[in-house]
Amino acid sequence: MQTIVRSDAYLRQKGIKASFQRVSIYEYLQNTTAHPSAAKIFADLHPIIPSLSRATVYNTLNLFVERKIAFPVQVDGAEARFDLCEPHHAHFHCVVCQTIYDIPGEDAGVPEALDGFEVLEAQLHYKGRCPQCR
Amino acid sequence: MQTIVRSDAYLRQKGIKASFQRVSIYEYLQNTTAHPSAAKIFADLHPIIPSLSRATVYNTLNLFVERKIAFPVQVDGAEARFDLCEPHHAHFHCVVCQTIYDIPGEDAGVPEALDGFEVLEAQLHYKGRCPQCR
DNA sequence: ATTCTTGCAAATCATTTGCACTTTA
DNA sequence: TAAAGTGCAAATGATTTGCAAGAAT
Repeated sequence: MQTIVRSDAYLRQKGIKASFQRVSIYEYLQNTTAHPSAAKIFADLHPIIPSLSRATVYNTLNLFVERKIAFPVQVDGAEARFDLCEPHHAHFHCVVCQTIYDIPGEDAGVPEALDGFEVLEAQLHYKGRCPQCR
Repeated sequence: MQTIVRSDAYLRQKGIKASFQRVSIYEYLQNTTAHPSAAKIFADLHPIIPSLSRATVYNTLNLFVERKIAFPVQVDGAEARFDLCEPHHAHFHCVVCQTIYDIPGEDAGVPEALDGFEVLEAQLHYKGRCPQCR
């Protein structure tokens, strides 16, 4: 299957051994816009890969974050939710339905020199109610 | 003591009963720029108020957040850290020393209409290395 | 007196870890 | 086959909860 081969190659190119579990998690992230939590990823993938363990989901996500393949979106005191790294965009978190939207127009626009500070990342995070929940 | 009276009145005006614990935590937050975690607040206040319990620190912080007196700053997968609500400003999180700086110039600039979305809050969060840690 | 707050200990939830087993390159 | 990844279960850490006792109005 082409997709598998491609994800496979992509991970390998990032210096990551492309296990079935890792490829599955990577493709799961590719095919959703829901910014799923580790628990959600596990819940959805476990029926398909019955041997999958929570620890592997966490290990894999941590690895992806470390290698800049994915990054965590922190919402309040809740569990981390994950997004593939893509061109800078802001996030909108609906406090009613808990959906996290990508806001592609708004750019967190990384570093204007903050005089003395070395800026590695910038995140712009909105919170409010989405069109469905107003 | 004047300060006590003032914090007292401020909390009451926000509809909060001004217990000794709450006033202490409020003033602790007023007198620091360190964006302390609940654990840090407890560690620093416990020697002064030996009866203070962790639960009260958490209860109080949650109450402050609910009443918009304080808000949590989420850093990676770590514990929440707290800041008094003040005119919008960005945060800079040093990944080396874990200090969180207020960046008053940079404004998360709340809501330009996001077409259909009702924006209640906007946060701008930088990550990198601070002048001491570069 | 009634109502709200506190403190303690136990509970919960997300995440991590240790270790024996399995898979990948 | 060597090196790295996986799964399980137990451990950890942050935060919450239930409840009895204490303080404020």
